[in-house]
Amino acid sequence: MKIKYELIKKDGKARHGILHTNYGSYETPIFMPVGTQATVKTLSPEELKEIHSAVVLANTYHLWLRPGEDTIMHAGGLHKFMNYDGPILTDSGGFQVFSLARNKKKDIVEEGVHFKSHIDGRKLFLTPELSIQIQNKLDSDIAMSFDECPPYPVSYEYMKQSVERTLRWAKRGLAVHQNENQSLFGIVQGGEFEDLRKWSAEETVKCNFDGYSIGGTSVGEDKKTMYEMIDHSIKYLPEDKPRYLMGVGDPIDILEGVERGIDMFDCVHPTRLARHAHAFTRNGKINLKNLKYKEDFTPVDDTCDCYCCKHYTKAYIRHLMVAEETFGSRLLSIHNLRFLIRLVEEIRTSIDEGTFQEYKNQFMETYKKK
RNA sequence: GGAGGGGUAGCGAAGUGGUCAAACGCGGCAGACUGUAAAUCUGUUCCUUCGGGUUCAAUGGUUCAAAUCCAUUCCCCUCCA
Repeated sequence: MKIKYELIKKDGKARHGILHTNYGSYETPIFMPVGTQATVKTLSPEELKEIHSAVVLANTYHLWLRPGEDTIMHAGGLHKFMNYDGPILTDSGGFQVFSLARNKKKDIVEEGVHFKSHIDGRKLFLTPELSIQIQNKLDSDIAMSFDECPPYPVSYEYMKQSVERTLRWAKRGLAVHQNENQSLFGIVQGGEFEDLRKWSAEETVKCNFDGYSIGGTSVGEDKKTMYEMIDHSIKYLPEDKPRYLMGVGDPIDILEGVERGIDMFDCVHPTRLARHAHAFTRNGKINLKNLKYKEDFTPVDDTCDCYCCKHYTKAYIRHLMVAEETFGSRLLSIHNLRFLIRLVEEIRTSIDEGTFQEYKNQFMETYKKK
């Protein structure tokens, strides 16, 4: 079946809803860990379950190159292949392809995008149709349209033709999309240009996708601009479909997103930070490699209920990170993901209670204190 | 006892008369990271009151100038006896 969004409570523009999927129903706002290569780096599916993670991302481009979509199809689909029985969302590969395309003018053509494999340098060509076909074979629950994610800033002229092409690509993807068990999301682009965001959103909505994402954010713009990009997009999106802010996963940005009506977030931030020895705490981000934690025998965040915080100290994790033991990365990945998942859990409660704004203000005050 | 090689910043290792406070790597200390080309990348790492001061095993010497040349001493390694 296709996913279904059920709105259960609003507080201002903030929404508490339920996402009904092939693999269970999950409350939104939701934070979705990223597992690019069919694994959330360093974590097992059991560990994901333990922190109440639900939807996980995988990446079309990476799995297309390795091991190949046919291999995953022969394995019985992504869920079976990676032993994950929760919902899986596949990103289209657009984000990767555009960072790999050397010459924007020459490599990005109407038909698709020319680029070179980051593994062996061979020439590849990805099209909207191919991206959708690969995602069909991967058998994810949610597929993403193949879009162009331009850097920041680009000229109005460039953004205009890019947005128009992204829309044509969305329609081409829709036309070849065949998997009845897979939902397909459209993506709103348009950079910081209000009229392009409006146009992109309205035209994308006309295609009647199963959900809508806001793309092209957190690509180097300042925070204020990013929030405006959301504002300029979201007001044209229908209430009865989920709204997904792609690639955003800073605690503050999640709060700002929810405040504007976003339901879904994904980000590499928590897991990458973890591998680089950083941890989210209620008092801001900390670097566990810092000397000051050498003999700090307290948990990373004493308000946290995760496995890492319940059993291990900063001093021990610092030791692991300094000694380059992978268990440190794993513990911090568990913690950082749980931190964001707990954040959205508390957000949902506050929406139910009509106190989202207070919750946000209070969280931000403590978080910024550091 | 004989022959040879070597001692350079916390460690390893370049440098063999001036452009050397001394490449590079590691280690140390910090910073960055937002649809994962990222368990990665960047900065910094003798002391300093930022004028300068003190370094290349030690001491003495040659020179306008020495980590670099000479003498002596101490230590390490290899081979032969």
